[in-house]
Amino acid sequence: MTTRSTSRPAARSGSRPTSDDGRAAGVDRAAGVASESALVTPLLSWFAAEARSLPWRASGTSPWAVLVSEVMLQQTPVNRVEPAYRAWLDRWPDPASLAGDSAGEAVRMWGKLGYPGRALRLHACAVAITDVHAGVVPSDLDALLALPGVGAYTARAVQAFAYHRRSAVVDTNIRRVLARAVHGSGQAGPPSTTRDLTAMESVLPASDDRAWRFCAAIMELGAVVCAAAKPSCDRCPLAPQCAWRAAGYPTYDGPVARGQRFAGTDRQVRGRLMDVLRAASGPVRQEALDVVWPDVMQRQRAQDSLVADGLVDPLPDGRFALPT
DNA sequence: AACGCGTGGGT
DNA sequence: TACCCAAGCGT
Repeated sequence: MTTRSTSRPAARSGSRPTSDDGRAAGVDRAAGVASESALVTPLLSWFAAEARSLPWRASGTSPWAVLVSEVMLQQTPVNRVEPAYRAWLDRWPDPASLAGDSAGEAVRMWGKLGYPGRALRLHACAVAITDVHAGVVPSDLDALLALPGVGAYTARAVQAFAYHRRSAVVDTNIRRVLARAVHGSGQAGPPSTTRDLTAMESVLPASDDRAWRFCAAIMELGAVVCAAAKPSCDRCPLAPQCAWRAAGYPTYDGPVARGQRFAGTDRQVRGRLMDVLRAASGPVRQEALDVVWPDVMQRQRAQDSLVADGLVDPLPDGRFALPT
């Protein structure tokens, strides 16, 4: 744990995060500098003691490995990502090695993580990083955002977790924790990148070191303590500061997001088609795809969309394969 | 802004 | 059973 670069005399105990005086965020009138949010120190202490030891958190994890983990974690649970992450990096330890293989191999290796388009984009990332960035994952925000499949969350996650830079990471966990602890609402409202970044920025510590750890810590809290359905407030390090708790845990009264169905959708059909292609060692015939879904029109629509997405290659001989 | 995009475990 | 959910992105 490094120290902050303020002029304030350091009052430290061991390697613990700086012990602040617990006042709410605001402006220190005497010094004229912004004070730190009261959430920070308890959260950093809790994270230092309680963080799960996930493979992408090991010291020495490369920026490329962090990027791989972040893309895999886009909408896929941690426990399913872990083995896939190890296998992927075992095979492609750097962008150049992945770029030297085919996109189809990336899709096959992706297996059943879901949303196979991510595999395609991660492969395209490897190509871009190899060709445009000399094999080095960029740390510049705009350069990261220009990479395929890298959006507002992933770009900042790479800055924070790969390069240990101060960056306002916002994911669904962080949105929920801020909604509760800061705004006293049971759940976050509809996502808005601008609003969400502003909210996170207002509690983000000033130094690179405390900032990136804070991002990791608040995300971890949302994942394991401040859970969406059943928060474990009895073991929450932010309970004393939590606005939601202080307000008596009011129930959410905002608009309810409409959950998306899955059974019977094109997505399900696409999943079955991709399953056939992943399992096959080479190109497959149309008949092998026909059997996955009885509705011919819907099956054809799903197949066409996979071709349009670049996930399936129609061959001149009429067969179909993963992309080259 | 709202929707399409996989998968499998939990309730 | 039929939902809900899990470190988003692209359009």
